[in-house]
Amino acid sequence: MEGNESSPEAPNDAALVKDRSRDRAATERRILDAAQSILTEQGSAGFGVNAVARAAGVDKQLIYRYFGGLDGLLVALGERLAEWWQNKLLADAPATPQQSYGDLMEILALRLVQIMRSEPLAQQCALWELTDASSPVAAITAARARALGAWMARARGDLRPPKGVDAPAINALIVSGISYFVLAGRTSSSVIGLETRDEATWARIESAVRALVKGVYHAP
Amino acid sequence: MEGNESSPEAPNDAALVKDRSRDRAATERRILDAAQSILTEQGSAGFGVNAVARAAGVDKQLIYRYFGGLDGLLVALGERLAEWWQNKLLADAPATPQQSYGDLMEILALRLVQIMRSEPLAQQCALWELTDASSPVAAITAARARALGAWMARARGDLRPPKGVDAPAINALIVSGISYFVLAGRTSSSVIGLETRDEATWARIESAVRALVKGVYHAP
DNA sequence: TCCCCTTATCACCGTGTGGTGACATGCATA
DNA sequence: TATGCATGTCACCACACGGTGATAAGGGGA
Repeated sequence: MEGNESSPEAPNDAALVKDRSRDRAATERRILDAAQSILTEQGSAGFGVNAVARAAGVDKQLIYRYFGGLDGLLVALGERLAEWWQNKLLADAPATPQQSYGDLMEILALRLVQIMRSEPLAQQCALWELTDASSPVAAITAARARALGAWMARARGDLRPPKGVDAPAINALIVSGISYFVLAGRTSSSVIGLETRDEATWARIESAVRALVKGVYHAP
Repeated sequence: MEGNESSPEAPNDAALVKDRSRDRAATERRILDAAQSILTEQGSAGFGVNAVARAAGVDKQLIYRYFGGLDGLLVALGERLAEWWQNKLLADAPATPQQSYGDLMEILALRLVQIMRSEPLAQQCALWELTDASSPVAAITAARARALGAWMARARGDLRPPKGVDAPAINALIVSGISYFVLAGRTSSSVIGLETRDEATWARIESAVRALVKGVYHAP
């Protein structure tokens, strides 16, 4: 899987390669990389000290020394993921300011569909929010929520939803709907009667998102 | 937790109580009960041969003998859960036929909110759909999907959605949104900025569901 | 009565896990 | 050069898991 070692030394003699790099910062980075990679590829199940250490090519003792165990590693990973979300969301600027709140929400919702579909890490974060309530994980989901909120707030500018419309609740439901549908599509090929493998289904979903947003925000 | 034993024998002498009841059907029922109970209370994590056997007060060997291992147990549990969904959904008759497709979907959606909120087992089934792709679990989620579809179909009668509206996709998104929000509320007290512990939030969610349904189905 | 089949229990194996203590080794400083 | 500390490595523990083979105990039919 990993294949290339960090340095091209020839360990033919075996048992002679030790103290790999003696660079704590680099080692911590390797551990975090491995943790993120495992989370991305295998999800929260299979996430453990042994697995991370193995993937990082590092003794698990270092995880305890440098992060204070799994919980500490999760906290550190949380900060890293918060940053990741920032880059994913804020960087993706809404650019052209929209005409109305409804137009904007339509664009953001469709953008969210794209992100959720294309980013396994985003999917895993959403899943974690549902499955795990432990505080380190909670910190991660909180970071995600903050990034998401900042993204929407920044895009919104001074646009305001129509009077009498509970935008936060409605947006929460729309975001939830997109998240669930994407997540369900990962495992089952058929979700509530729709074929998630079929690209046409996703076109229908995008249209449905548009219809929902238009329906609530472009009310007569 | 369970408290009452199946028979009120007094095991004061210990090590003398053996061959508890010698009733295969009852034992199988106890195992299935325990499996369902564990699933309900602890979720798919912690679901294993040892845990089920322990909860059932039965040797795990019997799980292998009677169900052929965990997979077989899951299959049997799937049939039981399918039946459970039938009772939950079909029994809850929509009773009074509705005026329009939109009215009906509004009622069904709100009903789904109630069911999802009040039934831990329903929550776990939805979660399983997201986390596990193994075939026995897939069978369970398929059973759920079938029950849900039958429920909607039966309630629908001969009502039809307005022309030009992709009802399946829209309904899938709404069901997804409700599911995700309820699931997220189980673990985090704050979901996308809404306080799930606060009953007022749920009133807002119900209003939002109504607004969404009305928006798409009661188009001008 | 004896026998056999079903039901239930126990003891055990290999493996993986989270977690810890003791040891080796390199680098910088005194 | 010699000491101390940070970094990396190894061996080990207790435990829980999934899974299996052998063995006891009741019950019904001959």
